[in-house]
Amino acid sequence: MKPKVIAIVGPTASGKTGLGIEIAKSWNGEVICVDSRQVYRGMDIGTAKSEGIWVESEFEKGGSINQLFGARKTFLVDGVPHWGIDLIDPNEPYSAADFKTYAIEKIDDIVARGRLPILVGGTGFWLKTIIDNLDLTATPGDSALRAQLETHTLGDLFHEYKQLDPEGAELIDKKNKRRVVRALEVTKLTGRPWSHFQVVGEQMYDVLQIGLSAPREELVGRIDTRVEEMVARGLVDEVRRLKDAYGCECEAMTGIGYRQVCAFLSGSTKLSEAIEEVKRDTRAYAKRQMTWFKRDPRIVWVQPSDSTDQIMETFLKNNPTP
RNA sequence: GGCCACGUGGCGAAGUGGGAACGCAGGGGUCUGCAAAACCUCGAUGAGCCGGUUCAAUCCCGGCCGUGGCCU
Repeated sequence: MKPKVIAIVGPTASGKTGLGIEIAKSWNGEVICVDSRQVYRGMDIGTAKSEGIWVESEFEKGGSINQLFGARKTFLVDGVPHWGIDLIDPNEPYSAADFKTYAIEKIDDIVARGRLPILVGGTGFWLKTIIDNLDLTATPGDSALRAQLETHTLGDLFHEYKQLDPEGAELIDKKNKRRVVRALEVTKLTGRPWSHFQVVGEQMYDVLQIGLSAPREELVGRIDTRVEEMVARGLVDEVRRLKDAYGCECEAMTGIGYRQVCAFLSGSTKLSEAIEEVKRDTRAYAKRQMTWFKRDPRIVWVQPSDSTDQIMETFLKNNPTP
């Protein structure tokens, strides 16, 4: 029997974090944040990371499993353990595959301790690697090869790729250079066409997905409020600190909030404009997230105004064996 | 009151006598190692209003309305 796992998904600012904590409390759970930006240390305000405290892990003394994964500390938010946060520094590379490995270990660890893993996050692709057990670990990236490929034009790259993997050439987003480069990279590195890797693995967990959405107007209001709060809590100082330490060029700094404030700090925009841009880009991001989640029929949708009890009721109705 | 300029999709903004660039916002979408990323796609049958010239006007002419500026 597969372990039960709950996943709370939805657009940014829909209230996933709060719901995750509530469910964790009543269901003896622990939260794993599935968020491609909260993995960075020092990026707290701009990623809307929950406020909590690091404590010596209460699990350490008992389980060797924690020593194995180096989990010496636990991040507690309102008493609920949170994982998936502060995994790397902003200048370190990290991928969906890295996170999948981490998350699986973490889920198994939580299950082994008899608790319920609750995946909370808006990074749909990362969630998908876990829920659908995508096999991308077999083909690590090769930055040198990638850099070399990127010097060619999209047209040339696609042409070459089509020769090597005609099947994949039909599937791929042929106008997206990043995708074509990766497909070519996989194909060249493994000697196996990229298209052959496009399979959904066997499900590892019995995942119950709760989608949290809100009417557009409401979501826009929540986003605006949240951005204002970030500024009030010191977003500019946070970005300044990161800029001094890592510059504005690294991947981590391309995130919403960071890139716009970087522009302000380097003098190319006014703060008020930067803030408006953060709001605007967050709206666009939320829309993309909805596009992603909408097409997964397994998600049970609820509203932020629904009570946890109502949500769990909906939930149990759809999943008779919690 | 007189003179001048302008009046193009939600906003900004080009251009042309032959049937309206582009940017932003907005909508829709893609997604198997950068995913808060990257990428694709859709919006004015209509150019303040009314006449006129012309085979043909958003673009030329006149009037009106509106906006801004200048002048007395």
